[in-house]
Amino acid sequence: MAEKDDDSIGLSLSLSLKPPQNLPPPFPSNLMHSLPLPFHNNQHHHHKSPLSDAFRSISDRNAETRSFLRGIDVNQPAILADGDEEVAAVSSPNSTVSSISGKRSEREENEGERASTTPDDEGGEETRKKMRLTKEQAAVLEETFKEHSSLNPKQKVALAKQLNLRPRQVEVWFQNRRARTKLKQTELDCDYLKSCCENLTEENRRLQKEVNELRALKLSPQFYMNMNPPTTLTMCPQCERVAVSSSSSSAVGSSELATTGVGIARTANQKSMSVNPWPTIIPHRFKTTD
DNA sequence: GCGACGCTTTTGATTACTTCA
DNA sequence: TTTGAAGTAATCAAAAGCGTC
Repeated sequence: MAEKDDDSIGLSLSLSLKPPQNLPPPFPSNLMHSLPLPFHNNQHHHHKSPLSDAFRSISDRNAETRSFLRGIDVNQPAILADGDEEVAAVSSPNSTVSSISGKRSEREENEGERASTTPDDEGGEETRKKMRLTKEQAAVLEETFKEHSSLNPKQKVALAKQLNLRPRQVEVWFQNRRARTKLKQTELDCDYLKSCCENLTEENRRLQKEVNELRALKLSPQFYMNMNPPTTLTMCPQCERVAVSSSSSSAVGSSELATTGVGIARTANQKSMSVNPWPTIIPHRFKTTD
């Protein structure tokens, strides 16, 4: 039953092996991908793929971390049978036993701790005391999470063994981490969209104002005073685009603007929202001479 | 300075439900 | 269609952090 990962599943806790390839862009970039980096290289759940027959690589840093961890008394010294899943009754160094609620132990009994054989433990402490992971444990988990946001059973067991935790604890930690990462990303996305919305609202307000001014100007008699006859400023009543049909583009000041009618309807990928689409048209035409 | 106290935040754990092979 | 193993979402509650007295 207990599959022995004799090649000692080198938990690749190092980030140094592969230089991070797709560094997350500074900002929500992931509105499209929607999840942060770790999720990207995440193959679909159900890790049946042998791809991840445990993390392969052991880097210097990993070794370092490992020896480091060996030195630490991470929780109580759990004696782990090599192949068979451990599950020493784990408790944090500070807090007492992490006990388990009745239902939980029941469940573990039933499912046999999934990967584990010995549901062990805790001897039936009623009060559910929560253990907190040590900094070192948390650090290793974080490192691992950066590489793989979820673990296959082998990895889970190996990591648990390494950290002197129960596989279930590792599993739970990863679940929580995924959930909270996602939540955080959602918040970021939300903020980003909010600011986009504000910008667009502001832009819209400004453009509306400009349209109104143009309308007013168009009706004003002054408007026609210095106008070259061939030049006409027309506005489509439906789309409200302004177009100038003129032989002399200088009359408007921005021929490109006029002939393409890009004044109001601009493309979405235009760089800056705050670019004034009417750079010269009004000041140029209505320069007073007195 | 320091300890008690209350409130808030963080985080390990549980439960219910969904998805997929 | 059923089943079991994986996942997520929501929630609880212990531990830690922090400000105040």
